[in-house]
Amino acid sequence: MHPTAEETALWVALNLAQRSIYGVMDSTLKAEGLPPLRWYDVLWAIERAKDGGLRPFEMEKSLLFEQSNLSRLLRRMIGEGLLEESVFQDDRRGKVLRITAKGCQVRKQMWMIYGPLIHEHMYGLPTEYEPEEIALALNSLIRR
Amino acid sequence: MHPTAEETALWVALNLAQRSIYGVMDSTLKAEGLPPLRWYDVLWAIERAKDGGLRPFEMEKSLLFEQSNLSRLLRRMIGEGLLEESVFQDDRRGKVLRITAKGCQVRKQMWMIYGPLIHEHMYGLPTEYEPEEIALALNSLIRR
DNA sequence: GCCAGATAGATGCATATTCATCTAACAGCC
DNA sequence: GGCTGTTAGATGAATATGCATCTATCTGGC
Repeated sequence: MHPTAEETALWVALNLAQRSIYGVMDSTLKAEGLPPLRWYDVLWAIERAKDGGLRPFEMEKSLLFEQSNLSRLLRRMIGEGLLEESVFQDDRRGKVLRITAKGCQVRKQMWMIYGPLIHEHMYGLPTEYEPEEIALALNSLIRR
Repeated sequence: MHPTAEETALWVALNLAQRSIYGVMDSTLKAEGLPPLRWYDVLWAIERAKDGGLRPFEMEKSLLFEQSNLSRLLRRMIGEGLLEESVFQDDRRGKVLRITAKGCQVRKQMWMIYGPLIHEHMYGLPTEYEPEEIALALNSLIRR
């Protein structure tokens, strides 16, 4: 069944909003000499996992990474000294990732830029909408 | 100024929704042996422009393409016989793009898949929200 | 134990993307 | 006309991505 004009407009708006804002944020970070936005997702996911560490395949799902893509990104990040990996002893195919002190520091530096950018781009909704509601609405679209 | 939890949640939801839905759509098209989603944007923009044609730099802005990226994408699409280009006579640096019969046909084939996917993914909002409102809210975020 | 899947992650190769730079054409000024 | 700066688009080289395939390990059935 074909979409209504309103559904199509929503899809177009969703794409334009995400793409344009993401683009601005990513280039601002780059201009500050910091790593791309996607690195932040990884650092933050692993930092929140604390000492338990995090396994690549878990991140793959929650952050929507292509497997091979994540595999290589992690290698780069380990190479930069932001992460460290160890063998997961209960299943020796697996790896466990932990963030290093340098990784924490870089994440904080990124947040100094990234945080304000989120506020800047997310605050100006028309007064009749709460960010929370729009987030709920968007999340309701994720599932099928 | 740092973001509130709600602003951050909105930004995360915006990314997850766009990325996950886009991913599903793009791979469905591929599975049907059709070109990627981004080709649709180009075909549709040019088809709507009719005989007047469209210039690359105009598309660059409205569809948020990287200049070099669009340049090469257009070359591929011309190579596939979906578009044709001619020199823009009023400014001979420029090009004018027009869609071919084959291009129209491919766009229609893509729409047979793409249209229903938009409906499928955009219809199930909680009843208190209209797609139109959410689109307005998202569009209001685009500007800064 | 042994075999047939399944799963975690790595990798080769083709393709796409980015960045910086280049060329050609234009526009304004003297 | 000649010069300077700007803009449209192309391109080389480095990097990233996607896809298919590979290896190693695990799991379950027998």
